[in-house]
Amino acid sequence: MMAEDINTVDFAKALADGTRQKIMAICCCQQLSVNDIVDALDVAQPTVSHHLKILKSAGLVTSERRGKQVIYSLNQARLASSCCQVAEVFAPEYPLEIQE
Amino acid sequence: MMAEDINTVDFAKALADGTRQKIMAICCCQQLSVNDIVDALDVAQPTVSHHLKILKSAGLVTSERRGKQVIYSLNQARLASSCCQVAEVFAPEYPLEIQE
DNA sequence: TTGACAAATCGACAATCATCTATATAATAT
DNA sequence: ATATTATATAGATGATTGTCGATTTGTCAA
Repeated sequence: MMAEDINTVDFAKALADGTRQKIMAICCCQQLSVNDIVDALDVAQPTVSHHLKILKSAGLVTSERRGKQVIYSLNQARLASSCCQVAEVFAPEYPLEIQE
Repeated sequence: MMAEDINTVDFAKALADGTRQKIMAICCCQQLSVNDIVDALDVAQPTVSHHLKILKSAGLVTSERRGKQVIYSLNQARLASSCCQVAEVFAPEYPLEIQE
């Protein structure tokens, strides 16, 4: 099971915003609609959609339409493997791996 | 040996630039002066100094003056532990650890 | 088909940021 | 002291980006 390679710049850019990290944090262990996320944060709905698009392009969230809603969830596996890859590239003397 | 906590937004922002990642890549396993880095990249010296300052603020590089030169090197340990911490926060189901 | 709700897109605006040139500071050698 | 080399800082500029309000698109129920 080989995780596909990511672009480390794109990954870091996707991560490099406070609002996006808040979105990732609340999507972490639950599936949420866009409105759920809007309610949880203090930003407008188009802003949330904008950030979700960036996170999705980076492969960090997945989405699924359920009726009128679109449900987002964080791709933890992708996130973990991306972190590993960053460490692999920039900290080869400290290789990371997923803890069993 | 507990690594100090980082701010994951600052960490990601420091990482979120192609030039900075190039700098990190070449500083990875060698100590380089600012001029060495300038020669290796295609950017002006003040630009390199600017990026080094950002990397240093994030704790990702260390510096040491040696005569006229200032020698930079990548803080691999910090980088690896920061990657772990990001995974810890956003991918708790896939905890990372440094591979012995 | 019409209305209501959910989410995405558009366009504008302000803020952030990467880059440059010019200049200042620091260290050394003559 | 002065010149030279190395790096940092200052200030300007253009590009990117986060945010918003307005609108469009998509889905379902009446």
